[in-house]
Amino acid sequence: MNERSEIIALSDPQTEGETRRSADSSERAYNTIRKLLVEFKLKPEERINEVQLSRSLGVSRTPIREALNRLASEGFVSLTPNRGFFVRSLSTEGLLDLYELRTIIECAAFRLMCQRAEDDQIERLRAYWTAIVEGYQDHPPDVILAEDEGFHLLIAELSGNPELVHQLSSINARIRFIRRIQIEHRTHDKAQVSSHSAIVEAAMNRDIERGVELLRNHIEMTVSATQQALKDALLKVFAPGDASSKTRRRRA
Amino acid sequence: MNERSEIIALSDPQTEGETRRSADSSERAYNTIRKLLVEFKLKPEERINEVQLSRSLGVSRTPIREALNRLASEGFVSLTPNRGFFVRSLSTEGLLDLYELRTIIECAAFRLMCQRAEDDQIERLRAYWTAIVEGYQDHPPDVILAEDEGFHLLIAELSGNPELVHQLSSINARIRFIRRIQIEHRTHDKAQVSSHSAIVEAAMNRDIERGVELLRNHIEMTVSATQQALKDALLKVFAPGDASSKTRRRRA
DNA sequence: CGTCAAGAAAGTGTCGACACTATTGCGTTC
DNA sequence: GAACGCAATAGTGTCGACACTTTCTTGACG
Repeated sequence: MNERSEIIALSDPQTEGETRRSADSSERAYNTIRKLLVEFKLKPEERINEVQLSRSLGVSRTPIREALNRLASEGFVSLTPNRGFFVRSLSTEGLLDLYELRTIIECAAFRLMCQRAEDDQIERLRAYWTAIVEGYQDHPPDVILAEDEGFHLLIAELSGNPELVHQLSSINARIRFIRRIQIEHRTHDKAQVSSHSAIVEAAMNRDIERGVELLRNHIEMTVSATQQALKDALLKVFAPGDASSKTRRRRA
Repeated sequence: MNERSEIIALSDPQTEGETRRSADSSERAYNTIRKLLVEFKLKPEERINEVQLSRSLGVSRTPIREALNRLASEGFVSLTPNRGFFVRSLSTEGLLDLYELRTIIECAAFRLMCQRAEDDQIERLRAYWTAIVEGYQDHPPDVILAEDEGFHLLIAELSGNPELVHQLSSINARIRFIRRIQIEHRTHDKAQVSSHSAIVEAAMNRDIERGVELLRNHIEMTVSATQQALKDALLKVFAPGDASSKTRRRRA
């Protein structure tokens, strides 16, 4: 029984018993597949079988392919002509590059925010943070992650440049899987909290240099933990006993 | 005869008379449609008719849709559920945001290049520029544009971060249409040339601050010209007599 | 005359099928 | 027994068709 017969329900289960095709299964396929990627249900370097996926999700291959194309331009998967889609690899360098890009975007966003945002907008940032800071460390990992991303996204929004928001969202999605693992480790929660508070303070003082410095440290701090998290991720993904030789190929 | 019956040949015309479907028409559709967008054959805000396009390109709707999905995640077009794809609007703010993002990426790339690149890599940059500087101003606009993009992309490559290359490529593609118009105006060729030379020099001296400053000016210089270019673009696109009221909608 | 509604037309979203390509397994040859 | 090639299988790329949604047209009603 090689056929993986488990049915992965689409995020939004269709409430109707009728077969009538209703809404936008392409969008749902996108969300579902992205989740599979984030959660390592689809493993790095693995070839994605469209037919199998379409059976699992209960839709035809068309919406699957549309979703995969989107995911390809976002960097989640890659497309090799006539061979299909492959899950993005889980290389350390790739991740570090992504973190570096994130730092660049965030620092620039902070700078622009300080230069452009009105006081009441900065106040929104402060309010956002104080609203969640209380129970921050006690929240479940997913919530912490969402709150953290929300904080940084808000800075991007306050920069006044929607492109920055878009870029940051995209980057966040791609590093989310590893961040979640990091957060589960609970390595430096306290440092995170004080970082955020300090960033808010710098924003209120419009102190660009300090804010940029804080952000840089804030992100680089997590980068150091990424190395360890990656090892754990690899262990978690290629379960013990799973001879990963199938995916271990020569690399140019 | 409302049906626009002109056949737009795909970039790579099929040499065989036989109808047999050969290679990757999705990729070709992507390139062709992107060119149509860049050249304003498809006008801003316009709704894209998939059937019409597929007839023009001589392929079915499937590869058209795949191409459009890719173009959507790259920001060339937008997708409204059940209504289809629309050409990205030609708003000034949007373009300025993009230029701003470009400045951010490029300055960061320069910084990283100075910190990381070997001397012989910097030499490659110098060589690239000296190789093209001679006839630079006499080249046709498309060539100038390609050479300029190549120069900046090379800096991104030398930063050692492939993500920066990818981002910059994507940005370039999106602002290419307006840059081409700018270049056709031939406003400040000489300034461009000397900018590039100065940037190379700063790179060889590993003078980050100077290089960043040069880049910032270099790009912002073109931004000022963008305003004018945009007006021209609008005129060019919505030909005289074409009552553009159809596309002129209220904006929030 | 303008407004609105119902029907017609146009267009998108998804499907199943088929052509072509890559991969796997098997038999042949040395 | 190993390397090679060939057939069988699995999988992607594209197509034409159809269901559903939006948009346009037309005609009734105020």
